[in-house]
Amino acid sequence: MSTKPVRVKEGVGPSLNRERVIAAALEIIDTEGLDAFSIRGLAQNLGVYPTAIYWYVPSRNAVLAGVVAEVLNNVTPEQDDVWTEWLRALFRNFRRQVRRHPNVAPLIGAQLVSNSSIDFQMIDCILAKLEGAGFRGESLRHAYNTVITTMGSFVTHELAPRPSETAENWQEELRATIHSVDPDNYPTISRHLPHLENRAFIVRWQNGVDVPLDGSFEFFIDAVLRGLLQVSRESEAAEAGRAKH
Amino acid sequence: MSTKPVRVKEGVGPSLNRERVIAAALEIIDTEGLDAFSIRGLAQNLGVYPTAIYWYVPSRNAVLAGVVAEVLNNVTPEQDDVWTEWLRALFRNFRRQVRRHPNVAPLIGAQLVSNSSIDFQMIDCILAKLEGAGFRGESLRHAYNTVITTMGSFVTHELAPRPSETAENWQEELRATIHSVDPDNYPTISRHLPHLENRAFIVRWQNGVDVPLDGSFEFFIDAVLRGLLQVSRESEAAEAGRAKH
DNA sequence: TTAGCTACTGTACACAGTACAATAAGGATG
DNA sequence: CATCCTTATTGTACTGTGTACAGTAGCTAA
Repeated sequence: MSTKPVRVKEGVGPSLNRERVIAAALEIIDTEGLDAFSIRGLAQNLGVYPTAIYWYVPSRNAVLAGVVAEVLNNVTPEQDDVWTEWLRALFRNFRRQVRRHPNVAPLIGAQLVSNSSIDFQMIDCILAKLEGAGFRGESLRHAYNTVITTMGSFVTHELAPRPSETAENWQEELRATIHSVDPDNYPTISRHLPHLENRAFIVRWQNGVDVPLDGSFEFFIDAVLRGLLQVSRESEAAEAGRAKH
Repeated sequence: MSTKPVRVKEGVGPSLNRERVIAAALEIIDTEGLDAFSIRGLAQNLGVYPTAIYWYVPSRNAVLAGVVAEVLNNVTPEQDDVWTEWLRALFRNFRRQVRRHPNVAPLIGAQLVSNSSIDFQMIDCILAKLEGAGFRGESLRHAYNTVITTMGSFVTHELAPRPSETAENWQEELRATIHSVDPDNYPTISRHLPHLENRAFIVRWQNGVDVPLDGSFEFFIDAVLRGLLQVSRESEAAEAGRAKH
């Protein structure tokens, strides 16, 4: 580098900050893909030496964790609905946010233990709703874990990345493999193949960016919510039964 | 390297093959973790130059895809149960297999589009069971996608990795963060914290290797299966209703 | 004036994936 | 029995990566 970008900005303060770093990282991931992300490339986009990044963020992983947190804010619904509908809105919000940044999807499953900036607001709301639905003690914990899993799972699968960047011939290969299913060995698949191909997990050659699975998503969260509702009603009935005696 | 291991084995054939490569990769990932996996380390474990790997497997990603396929074989239940119980067995088998190799968990979500060795056997069985349950057309596709998501989701979250290798101080930090929740801002969390801490997603500092979430897993798959059963019964009732007129 | 802090620049290192060339061994073919 | 082809590997080399560490310019406060 011949130019010396020392204190480039108009003298007011630092040219970098954590926000700008995370934002630039997200932009790279959005436009060039997750595999294309690197500290060096990020630094170049920011007009800065690579190691300057480390002044604000301790490691590459921390940058990615920050990106995930950025993508997943504002998913908690505000309206005070029935608990099932509130959860449905939560699931939809989560999916909407991830679909805006599909390339971060692979990170989400990996970060759900470790996210350092925990959204306590969201957790508290979920728990409050579930408590209002009648879940107590162990059941509350199980229901909560069910909600978190449901929230994160579908869209992670839906947007799971195609394996390579030079994916053109690979897509064609996979498509050929799927179409060459033997009707004798796999009668059910081949019978339903026209309705399934490229719109069902595993049996597809594009991901949710090209082929959104809206219908299946709604079906999935509806199934979970029906299950939760049924369990909650049964435990209420059992409660009422005990109260009678 | 001073020794020349040319054609080391007793003259019968090649010293390497795809199976041995994948098996060695899985062993490294099991014992040293996913981050510690590299082509070079793999080659060293096999007593071979790194580029020899590429004779059998085209890329690093292909090795990982092979590992995932290896872990996920034999999950299709054999007994001919009621469809809901068959699916329950499927979900349990899948989780059991992944729990045997917890370090591959992060790969599973990412590979579920792209797995080149598709298990058509499993897919055919799932579709047959769902068809037997009365799902047809779009509903069949939605139910299938629901099953695949359910199968892969919980255990992926349960075994999501702690962020760093030197995780000792990090665990303590996260634990402290969780315990310092403000009861005024987040009353529901702090009220239930004793029942939740380290056993609920996000609000934990260890993952499913140290703290299995068996109960929540069973609750989750039960909720999904209840939902599916309810939907299937409703569509059957609608069918019967139409038949009457 | 100067000491110290902030926010970088600049260097360096170990390690990664993998393209590519060389080569040794065995089998097939003349 | 010499030659060539294929297989399976060794060996080299290149580019790119995360990040430790040392240096330094400018600002702030004493």
